[in-house]
Amino acid sequence: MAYWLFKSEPGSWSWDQHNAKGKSGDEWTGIRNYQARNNLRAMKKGDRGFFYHSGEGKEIVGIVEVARPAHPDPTDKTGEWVSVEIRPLHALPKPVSIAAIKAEPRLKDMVLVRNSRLSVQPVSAEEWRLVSKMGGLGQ
DNA sequence: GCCAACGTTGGC
DNA sequence: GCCAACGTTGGC
Repeated sequence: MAYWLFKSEPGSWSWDQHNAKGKSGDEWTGIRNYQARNNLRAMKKGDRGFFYHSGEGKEIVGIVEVARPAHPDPTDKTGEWVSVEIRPLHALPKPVSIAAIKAEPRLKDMVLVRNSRLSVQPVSAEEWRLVSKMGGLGQ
């Protein structure tokens, strides 16, 4: 299983809104960046992802699951871009802020630290484990 | 509000 | 194909 990180401005789309979708999940549309598209294409059903709030909050707030792999983005007329469907699994008991991530030397190579602008990021298994632990999820 | 980092655009 | 200019993102 692979791990990912989805970034969103809570002003445009927040974890609460996403969580309200429940098990039905939601289309993750509007990605118009090649690096992010490559990541979307690499996703498989059942992969897990962090849900990160940029701008306001600047913290990882929840866990999602890829419910449907990459397919043409319904909001794109050119057919060049793809979206995936993700569904919320649960919130983190303790949100993990970017400050906490930067303060952890073992997370210094996280894409979130290296390239915070990338909207869909890969997360290593080790990073996933550490951040989950910091977020209050026992393992 | 500032500014660094990054991606994209367009002239050559 | 190079690179300067520009717009956008996002942390601080």
